[in-house]
Amino acid sequence: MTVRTRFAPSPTGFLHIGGARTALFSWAYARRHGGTFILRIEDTDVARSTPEAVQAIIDGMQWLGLAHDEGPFYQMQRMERYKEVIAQMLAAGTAYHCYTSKDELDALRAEQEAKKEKPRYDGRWRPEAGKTLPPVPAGVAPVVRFKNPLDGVVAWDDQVKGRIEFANTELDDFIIARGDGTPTYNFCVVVDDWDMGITHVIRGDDHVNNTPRQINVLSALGATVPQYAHLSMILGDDGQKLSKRHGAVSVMQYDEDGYLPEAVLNYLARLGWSHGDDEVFAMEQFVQWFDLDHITASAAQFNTEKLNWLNAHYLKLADPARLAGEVERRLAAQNVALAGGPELAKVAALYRDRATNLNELADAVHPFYVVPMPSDDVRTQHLTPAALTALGALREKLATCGWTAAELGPVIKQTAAEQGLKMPQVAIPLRVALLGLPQSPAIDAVLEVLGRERVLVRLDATLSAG
RNA sequence: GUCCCUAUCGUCUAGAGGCCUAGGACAAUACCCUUUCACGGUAUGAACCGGGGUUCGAAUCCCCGUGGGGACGCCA
Repeated sequence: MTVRTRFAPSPTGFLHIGGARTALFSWAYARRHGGTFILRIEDTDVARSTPEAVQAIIDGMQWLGLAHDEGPFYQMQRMERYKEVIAQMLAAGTAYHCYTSKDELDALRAEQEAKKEKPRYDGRWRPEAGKTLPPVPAGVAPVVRFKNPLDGVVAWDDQVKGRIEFANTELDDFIIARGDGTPTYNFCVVVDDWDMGITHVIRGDDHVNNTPRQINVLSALGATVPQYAHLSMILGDDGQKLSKRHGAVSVMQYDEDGYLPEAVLNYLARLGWSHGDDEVFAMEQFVQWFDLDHITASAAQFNTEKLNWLNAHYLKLADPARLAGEVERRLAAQNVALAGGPELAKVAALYRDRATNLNELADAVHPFYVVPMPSDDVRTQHLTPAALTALGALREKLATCGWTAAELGPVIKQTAAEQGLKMPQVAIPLRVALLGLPQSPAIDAVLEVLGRERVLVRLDATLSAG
């Protein structure tokens, strides 16, 4: 059996972190088994679905590198098929028309709630042998209800949560088509999963309660019931449920915040799934390891600090040329021109071990391209008369010495010794003079990358100002 | 209210009856490295929700509580 999985978001907003993880696991499972990963857009909620949201979901998946093999399929384009199946079920007697109005339903629900009962349809229009149905009211467009079994249990072996059983008495005859003939969610999902030959349904555990209904419909249609794996939800950093109002952000926001997709992917993979003590792994490795057995059944809290750590890790590994591209994008947004400055990839390489994200990297690199203005505090603290004297002496040597870090280090050390100063007493003022900050990577490496010409210009400016 | 799911360090997790004196990672703390700040390295502290069973033996199995989450729509 070839594995076929699907990711089926409804396009009512961006792709958030929970959806991304669901997509990742579905994708990984298909890849792991040489199967097919399908993207299906569940857009039957016409009022809330938008093309922008569809695009946002596709963009998010693309950024993460989760490519689908089939689709995207749109449910709105499959209406004829759903109606066809409904007609078949009506004919077969596994579904029936119900003329109960919304008002009557509301009244029924209120009555049941008053009696502290679980609200459910009472089956008044359900045809049974020997039962007389109420007279059909004029002018009412009936809904179609599924004829759910009255007794027995629906059970499945959830690949994450283990065996789950529901008594059919807990389920009522749910609506599969509205008064206007449009099919409802639980029905569309069933027909789609069936038609698309989905073998493994990997989705959020908010769907656990839908599963017995879907299984019953599948059975009524004579369809094979797929395997189900219900993933628990991801909680926010504060332990609270993620919602549009609270904490849920688009995966694209992570791009904007300077995260690398491989870091987000690695983090997400490890959130709710484990492979022994392994923490850091590439997607290739993940796909080889991924299975449904090691998915955690309970909800997981998002931890930005761990994501940050992973991001810093992948930043250290990243190709400087790639980092240069990312940083350039960010500097351009701040109208920082790179022309006339040192080679960006080299500067990025100097700083990639020290940054947590690409925005920090961009900030760190910034003074290499825009002559910095140290604050008065920094100036008075570090550019003391003694320091300026030393910088003056150093400037003369820098005009002529060799220009590699290996050569520059000794020059600075020697100057410090000649001035009767310790290394930091020269190196720090030099940092301030060149970059406007008392901290930087190894000063000799900074000099090498900045280049003799720019170093001398900046030193002269500092010396004449001081 | 009813039904369903769930419960190991602050957080993510390992753990499938003896390998558990409960392991790893992030975070925290300390120290080391160092030319500053980082990075890095080393070390330390930190958990089996409670109560009953089952068993020679339970973090692991069962039951009952409690906490957390979800569902009960002509939403998806």
